[in-house]
Amino acid sequence: MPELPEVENVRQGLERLIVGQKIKAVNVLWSNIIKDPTVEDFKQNLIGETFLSINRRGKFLLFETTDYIVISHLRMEGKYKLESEEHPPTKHTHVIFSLNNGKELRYLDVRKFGKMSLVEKSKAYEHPSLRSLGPEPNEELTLSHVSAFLRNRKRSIKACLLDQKMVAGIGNIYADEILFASGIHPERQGHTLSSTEQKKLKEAIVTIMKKAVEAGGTTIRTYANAFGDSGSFQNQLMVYGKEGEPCPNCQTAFIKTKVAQRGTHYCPLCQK
DNA sequence: CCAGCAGCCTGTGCGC
DNA sequence: TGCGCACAGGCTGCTG
Repeated sequence: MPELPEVENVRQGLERLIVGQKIKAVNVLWSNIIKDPTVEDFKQNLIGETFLSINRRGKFLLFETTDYIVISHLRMEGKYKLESEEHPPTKHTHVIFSLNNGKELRYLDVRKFGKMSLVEKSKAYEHPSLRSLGPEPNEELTLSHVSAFLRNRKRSIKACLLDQKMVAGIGNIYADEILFASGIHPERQGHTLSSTEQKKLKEAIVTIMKKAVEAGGTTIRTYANAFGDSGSFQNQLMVYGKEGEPCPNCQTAFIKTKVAQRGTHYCPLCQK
């Protein structure tokens, strides 16, 4: 589920559910989820800490506790659920934070791709995961940043959009939607965009990401009752997953190919 | 520095 | 029904 709009949706839910709760115990059932420090330090340092706020940077969730920040990335299929401690965890549950109120904040991840790091509060933004992230796709994103990034950039514009250094939070679905809205072919080399196209692209990034957040994100494969999996932006998708369907502008069938090693949907006529 | 690709994992859907 | 393969909303680390 996780591109920025989905992560933001999860963040809002978690904020309501766990802020103010104290951590009684931490259980790690799949240690590769914990990137740093060691699993033992991760657990020990968090016991006794209280969740103060839940923030987000790009696709990363930032759980602020009394002294630390848990940096959490859901990757492809990570999810958080708040469940009662009596409710037995499934085989896809990998990290469990037991809370004072008898509930457990559980991290589930079928593919086990997700990662968590624990850092001291003052050092959070120096962490390698966050250090080189580009601007958020809102007013922070300026045209001069976009054009500086694209300058001399030989890779495809699709690869550029997926690069979190250009803009933080765009993933495969929104990259395709943004390029369709901008009328730009996904295989165009970054440096070939005219200033008009750069402007169009920047506007599309900001509007589409904003709309997707407002819609609560996109739910594609419907995993049963996954926490925060309630978005409706899938109803507003124009190209993603629409291969073979007619483009609403020109009636040409949408094409699906592979660009930057990712499934890529576009209109061969409208996107130049 | 950049681009391409394997690796990390499991599940699903398709063709045979 | 079973098998093998391709594919899936992401990132990191290695190679040339």
